[in-house]
Amino acid sequence: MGSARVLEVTEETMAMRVVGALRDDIVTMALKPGDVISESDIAGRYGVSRQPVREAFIRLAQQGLLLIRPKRATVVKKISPEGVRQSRFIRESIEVEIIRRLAANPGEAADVLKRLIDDQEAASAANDSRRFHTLDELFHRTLARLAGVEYAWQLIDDHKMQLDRVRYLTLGTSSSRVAIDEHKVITAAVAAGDVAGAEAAMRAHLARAEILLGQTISAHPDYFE
Amino acid sequence: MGSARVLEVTEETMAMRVVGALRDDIVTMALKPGDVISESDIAGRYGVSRQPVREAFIRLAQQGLLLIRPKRATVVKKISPEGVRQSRFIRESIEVEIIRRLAANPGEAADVLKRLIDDQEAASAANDSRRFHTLDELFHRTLARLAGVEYAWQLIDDHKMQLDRVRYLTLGTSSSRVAIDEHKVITAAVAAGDVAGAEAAMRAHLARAEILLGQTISAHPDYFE
DNA sequence: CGAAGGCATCTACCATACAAGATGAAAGAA
DNA sequence: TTCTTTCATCTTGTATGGTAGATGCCTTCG
Repeated sequence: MGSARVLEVTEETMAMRVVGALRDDIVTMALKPGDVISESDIAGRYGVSRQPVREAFIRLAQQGLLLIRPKRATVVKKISPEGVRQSRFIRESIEVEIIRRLAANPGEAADVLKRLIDDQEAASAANDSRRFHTLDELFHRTLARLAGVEYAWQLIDDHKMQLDRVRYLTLGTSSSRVAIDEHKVITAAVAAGDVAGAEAAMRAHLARAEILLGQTISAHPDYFE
Repeated sequence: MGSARVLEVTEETMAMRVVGALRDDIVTMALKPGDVISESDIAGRYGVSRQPVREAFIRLAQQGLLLIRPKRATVVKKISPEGVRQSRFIRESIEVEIIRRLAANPGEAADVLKRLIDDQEAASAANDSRRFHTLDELFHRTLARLAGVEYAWQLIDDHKMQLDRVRYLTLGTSSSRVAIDEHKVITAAVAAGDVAGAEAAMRAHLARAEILLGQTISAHPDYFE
């Protein structure tokens, strides 16, 4: 085990490391929306030259986390309420389609999902919200895998960073109890092959988060456009 | 007119120009899947240094058109049948959701769409397949705009490049006549507020292209994984 | 006192040089 | 002949210097 290399492990480059570090800083709000950063600044902070930092900026800009203003500055993008809305639209579109296909052709899906829900129960009982968040994400990613469209989840994942920043601002308000119950409803509908029911349950599940955005904007107006 | 600048027109940088040129070359198969390119090579071809080319490579790699193998080479990514399948899944998911919302709340959508179809008829009558392709794309983008999720279309657009390469290989087989009729059915369902009908029509419209993939792979096995 | 222009000082952009891994052909040994 | 090893020559990755444009302070002039 350990670092056993099999087949073309494109070993991590410095630029990739910087990408990961910056993305974490942005999603966890260590770098706040509106913060101005510069290549030299970050380069000095990580002890590398400007070149890999620049490349990291390009990657993050393409992911919508940074805004490069040529010859002016590079800033952490403020959260766009409209962008959040449409990211949710994209996510809902894809996840609804996933759950429909899954319910139409359940196979052994329900068994796998039930096991995941057991883990969620455990994490919730232990008040381990960090772990619950991971398991919640795993649940949705597993849905995609079971439907044979794991790649589609990667897409959601990319755009979910926008949503994650909002989620981070509302941390602590996550009611894992409700989420687990909704996961159960979804799973039951899939097991029963109830396409319409599964779709409705998934929409309800995703809709629950909608409410918080307005409050979050009020609480942190500077972070939004 | 001309180059009248209004409000923060981030003027085109050299790297961006290279991105556009390379993307066109790839989508139009001037650069074929599997072709090996190098930073120096492209740099010389465009009369710039390696730096902007390198940045263009990074952007295109992130869009799934190039594969950068560190210290080895950079190649034009072969078309992944599985990737095509999932890109279609993503597109269908989003477009179906768009058409549902649109049918549920038609407004003046139908009028706008009918005008676009008239243009398509004209292009088809003139056998201008280039223009028809543009109008076909405009039709779908307009659906997104009318549903208030134009940003979601940009997402489809990014992933559509994979599909566009396949489409380019099957050029000439496009039966604009059928496509226009399908557009009419979709529009009619939207106008009537027939959600289920609009969804079915959209699925049928998108499904029509599915058939060609197998033949295309057989015709150009080298271009696919 | 107020406004306009100069100018130091930022920024990202681009070019160039060097470093280090990967590759393949050629040379040499079995 | 066949396998091994070396090495010239590719590649991308990183570092650094110079350039042009944007910004804001500060001087200067009305």
